[in-house]
Amino acid sequence: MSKCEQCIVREFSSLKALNKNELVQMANCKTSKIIKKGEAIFQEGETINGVFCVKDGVCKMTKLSTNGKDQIVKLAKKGDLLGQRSLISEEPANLSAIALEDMEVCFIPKNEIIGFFNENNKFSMNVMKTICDDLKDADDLMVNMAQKTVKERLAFTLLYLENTYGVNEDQTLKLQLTREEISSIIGTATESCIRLLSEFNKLGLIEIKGKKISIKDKNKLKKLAE
Amino acid sequence: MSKCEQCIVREFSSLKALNKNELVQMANCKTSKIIKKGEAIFQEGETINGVFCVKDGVCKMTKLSTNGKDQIVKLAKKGDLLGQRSLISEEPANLSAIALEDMEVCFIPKNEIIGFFNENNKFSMNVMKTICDDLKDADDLMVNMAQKTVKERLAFTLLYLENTYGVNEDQTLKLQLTREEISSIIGTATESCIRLLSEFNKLGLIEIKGKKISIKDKNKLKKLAE
DNA sequence: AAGAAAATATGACTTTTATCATATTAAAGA
DNA sequence: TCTTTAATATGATAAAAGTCATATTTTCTT
Repeated sequence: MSKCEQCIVREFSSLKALNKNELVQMANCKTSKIIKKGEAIFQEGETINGVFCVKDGVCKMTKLSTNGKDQIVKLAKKGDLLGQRSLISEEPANLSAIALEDMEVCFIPKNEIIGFFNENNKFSMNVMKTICDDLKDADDLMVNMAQKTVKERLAFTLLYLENTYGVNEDQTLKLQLTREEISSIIGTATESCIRLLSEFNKLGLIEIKGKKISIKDKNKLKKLAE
Repeated sequence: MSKCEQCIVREFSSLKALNKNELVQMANCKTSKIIKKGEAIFQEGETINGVFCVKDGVCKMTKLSTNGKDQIVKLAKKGDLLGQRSLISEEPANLSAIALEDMEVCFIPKNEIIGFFNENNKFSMNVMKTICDDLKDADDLMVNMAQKTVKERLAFTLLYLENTYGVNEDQTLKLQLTREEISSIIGTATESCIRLLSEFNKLGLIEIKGKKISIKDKNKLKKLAE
């Protein structure tokens, strides 16, 4: 059993507010889990009874629409806690969490978290702040979905992916998504997304080498994203 | 100065967790305000330094998109607290709050609310829960925006308006919105919204008497909303 | 390495939605 | 009440985006 006290990832999350005792206590009841690419950490509708802390890897948080298509609502990475909302609302998960890469996550049971809530004001304030951030992001994305064109949303998303997950040595986006996944972020048909990527490629805004995408003209892309 | 203790509206909000002492204390520092239809309670980008409690009337929470159009992100009514997210995140308002009817709101200063946060666990838990509800709503709406057609969103919105704000004796929706406002909820051009309303009218799903709209066939509308 | 399966790409076409123009109706101010 | 302004309505057209079909390429499996 690895010690939470020595876990660096914790420092990136709300859990950084916990003191030594609390960390030792947490280490005793948390479980560590390896999730392979494509596997679910949890599914929409499941009762999760705890919180997952992402130690490594990236996952997508998706919701199935009535039209049968999945929408990616958010991407989560190292340091993010998953399932906080469900825990506080005492409701089943509203979103599914699916690994986009091999992942390492820790599960902390509900009771444990609730305990920290009551005893550690700093911690509950941290959680509240991240949920508030999520709410702001969700509101902003909603406006984008409602008011922007697919082209604008694609440009925006490419810039977001570069900013958030960085690039490899060859300048290609570190987080490799399939065209279908990109479509699922911007809310469009896969073919439309592919077509626009080709267009961006021809315009010299990006470069496509198979699945790898690199941003060639950030400024023009920013203008396109408005 | 009216007493918060006797305010029934408080009972509909997170503030119901406050005890007698806290209510008396709040009454002493809160201010009451009348907001006329069309006026702003606050604007996107403003630092609000407190929370507004809606005593009466309905307002829209909007965000200006880069295309110059306002998107209605949420409607707020009696009992809702506005500005909670900004207060917790210590950020300017992300949304504007504009009265759709004449309103009565109370303003409770930041320090006061922060005090309750630290002293009254039930209250902060209530606030957290409403923010979590908002987050769930926002995520769900985002998926609707991304995946549903304008027609589906319009049907959905009409049903939502009936469910949430009820109907008059003549069965017309109590909350009277302009076509532009409805468009701003579903994220479409006003003309498209008007056209679809006409279509729904011709199909006998709704009845339009000038600005007044009544739902005639809820089941068919539900099917359209999927 | 070969074959199968999945992902990407592109053409042809349809549907949806936006835009612009212009009536018509309703609401508000003088 | 009249006039002016704003809101609603509808046609014509263009642009955006979706769908279906079908290559082509990449990836995975054995």
